[in-house]
Amino acid sequence: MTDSSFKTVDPTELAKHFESGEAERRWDAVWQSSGLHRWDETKSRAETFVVDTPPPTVSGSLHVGHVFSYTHTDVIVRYQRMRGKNIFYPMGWDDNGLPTERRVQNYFHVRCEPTEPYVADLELLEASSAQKKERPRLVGRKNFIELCHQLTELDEQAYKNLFTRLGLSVDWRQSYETINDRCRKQAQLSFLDLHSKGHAYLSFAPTMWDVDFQTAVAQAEVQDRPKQGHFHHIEFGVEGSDDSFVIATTRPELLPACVGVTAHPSDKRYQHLFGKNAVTPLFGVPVPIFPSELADPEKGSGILMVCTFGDQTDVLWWRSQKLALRQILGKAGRLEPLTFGTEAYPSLEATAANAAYAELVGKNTEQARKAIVELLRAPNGAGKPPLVREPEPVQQAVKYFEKGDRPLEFLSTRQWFARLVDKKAELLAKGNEIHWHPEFMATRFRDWTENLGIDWCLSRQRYFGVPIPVWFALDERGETAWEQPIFPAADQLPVDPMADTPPGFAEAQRGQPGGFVGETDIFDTWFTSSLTPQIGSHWLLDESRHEKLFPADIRPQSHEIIRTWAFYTIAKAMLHENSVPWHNVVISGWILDPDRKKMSKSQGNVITPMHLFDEHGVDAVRYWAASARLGTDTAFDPQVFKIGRRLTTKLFNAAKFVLSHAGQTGDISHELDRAFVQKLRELVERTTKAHDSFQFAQALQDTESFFWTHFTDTFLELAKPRAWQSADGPSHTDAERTSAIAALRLGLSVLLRLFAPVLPYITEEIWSWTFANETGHASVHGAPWPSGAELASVPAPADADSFARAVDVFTAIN
RNA sequence: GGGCGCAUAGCUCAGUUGGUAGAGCACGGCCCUUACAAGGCUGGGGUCGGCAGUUCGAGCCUGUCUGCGCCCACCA
Repeated sequence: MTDSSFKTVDPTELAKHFESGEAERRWDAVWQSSGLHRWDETKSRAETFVVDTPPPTVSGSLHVGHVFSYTHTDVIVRYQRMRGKNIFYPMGWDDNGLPTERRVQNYFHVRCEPTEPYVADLELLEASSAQKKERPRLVGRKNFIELCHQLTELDEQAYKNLFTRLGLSVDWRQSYETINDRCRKQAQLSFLDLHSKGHAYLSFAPTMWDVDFQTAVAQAEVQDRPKQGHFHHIEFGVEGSDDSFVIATTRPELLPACVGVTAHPSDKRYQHLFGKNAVTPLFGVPVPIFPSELADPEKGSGILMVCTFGDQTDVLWWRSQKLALRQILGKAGRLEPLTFGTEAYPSLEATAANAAYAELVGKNTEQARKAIVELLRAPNGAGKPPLVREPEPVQQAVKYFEKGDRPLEFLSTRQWFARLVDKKAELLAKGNEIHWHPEFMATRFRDWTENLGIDWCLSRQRYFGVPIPVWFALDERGETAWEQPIFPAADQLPVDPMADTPPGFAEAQRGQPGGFVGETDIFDTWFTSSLTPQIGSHWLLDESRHEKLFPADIRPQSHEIIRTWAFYTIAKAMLHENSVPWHNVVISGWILDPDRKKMSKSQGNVITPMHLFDEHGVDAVRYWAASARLGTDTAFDPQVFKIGRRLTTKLFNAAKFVLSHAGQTGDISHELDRAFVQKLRELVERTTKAHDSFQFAQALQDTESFFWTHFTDTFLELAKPRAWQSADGPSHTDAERTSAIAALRLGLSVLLRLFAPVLPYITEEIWSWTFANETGHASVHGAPWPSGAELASVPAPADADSFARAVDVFTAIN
């Protein structure tokens, strides 16, 4: 290092304290205009670090949990940028889901109805409460999407402001909304690709159905909830004999839907019944009795009725035994009208059966259950009630749609599926190619994939979302030819089959014999979300860009959506290109409130972050977030903000001190200074290693501890007398002085850069005082990450322990 | 019913390949020492959830139990 004069800062010119709010706004503006965060599309994939940013749901406001996890990503990104990587860090807005749909409905008091024609200049304002008493206005899908854009634009701006203030080094030019034309086009292209490869198929089959939302749901959206149910012991007859037996069921209202009876093949109590027909009470319907390994002799009475459909096992039995289909529940979850004594509903006593059913028809399952229990209490022909004893309480786990309030039903409906169950081994192999952080999170993916039982149901009977791009031909009688889907050309996308005309047809042929009908269903929102890496890379739209951005380097996300978002994204990348979507998954934990409950909007315990920024400063809040290891749930603790705040203050003061002394610097020749640099080099090596494995919390802790213990509390005090050369102190040579000043500056420069990913504002502020000019790197965030090589130019100390020894002496004196 | 994770000072958490328990906050004491009182120095405080095992030696490895959290499971 050659002698040179450095610009210095006069401490009297600096503010007494670091004004974080003012500095944050100032640097935000600088960063945006400088283009520091921009992806350079001319650079190769190898030079680039690609982030598959989670697009937040746009439906109100962000909370402190977002701040937490998005900070993690930004810390990783800022480190990679300093390592010289070309960063691709986009932001998406997820405005394609149920939350947005609900919000638009309420705000404008509208409902989406795909059959409604498009109104070119529809203008709607926020609905008044008076309007809300009227029926909602029906608007077409295209209008609904426009309203969605209109409403979410405000939210998106607010989100962007918050994320900018948080210091996320996002390239805002790479923003997208999941409902925009390009994303809808890509989702539809994805479907066409899946279909052409044989992965997507149409099926008329029992599917999990939510009776309130009136849509099919996928396995991944289903959760079990404990529920207090009752075992109802009901006596069945046996056709052609006086024999009888008692089944136990929690769903007596499905008795009219009974299509069979089963017990375990080795169950001696019931073996004599196999092959005979049971006769249902009340309805007198003969149904086959068959053995099944799936029946548990220990459960209930060991023999049970099979209904279409009480649960997933019923579906299995119905398929394997080729039983009749008696689907008494309608899509709204109410018992449909039907007549006993017909081919579909045979009965030995049709009159009585119809009389009993008249008590149930039109009721929902809860109501029907009560009603049928009353019917079952009445004595039958033999003078005793079919309900042999009072219902017994039983704890059961019942399947619910995760957003639903009533149990799911299995209904046979027409749905689109993606074939996944036959690809478990390949999916597991892809999961193993990906590095999960923390590693144990891979288990979640493996368990889910291994236990996958149903293909991915892609279709939803909702109105708002990305339409499935299919039409069907109508034959001469006007019947839909389901086996003849008509697909749009790729350049026609995005299409809405309810509004757009298929190739080779005229709009006038819609619904006409010999014409066509449009698919009414839309995609599962995960169908679009599972394409975020491809949305970022413009897959199928710009192949050279795709090659530079796919697969991504990291997918940041939370653990509860491994089975959905991570799983589907892995599945899509595999089905489309036999690739992994990214090389690393980084899982942030949850923020827990002081009661250690997960902070979430639905719990109503969220804390909005903006006032935290004002109160503690953004760097302090980021410090709190970055202190948590990946995958670890973290308590919301304002105490930690204070510690972060103190760190920024200390940095400010220490820097003011180091940089405020004018003078020459020279070679770092003094033994103590060399010993300090040696310690610094070890720190750099450790923190670099930590960051390379996404252990930013460890790097931060290490740096922070070094900063307080070795830098401010000791080295700075030890170097001070030499650097200062006060009039009444001991005299030092120039070499001793310049060595001290050089070492102090080097230490500050290195520590600033080590802190920069976590504390972008204070480090940038200090960097700008002199280092920006000195180094030619205008921003600390564009400066190179400190390396061993950089510090190796300073010779090692003669005695490896001299720093520790000096510290001992220093401490003893004080 | 299965799987995963967590359990260390009053609080929030570190603890890398097994080698005499750590930090910050809080608490007590002493300092307004010329970067910093939004500081500095210093002190007290822990059978590392229980039990058993491997080992010369266990917070760390093995087994088991308890508590909490999460994920999953064919709901009769």
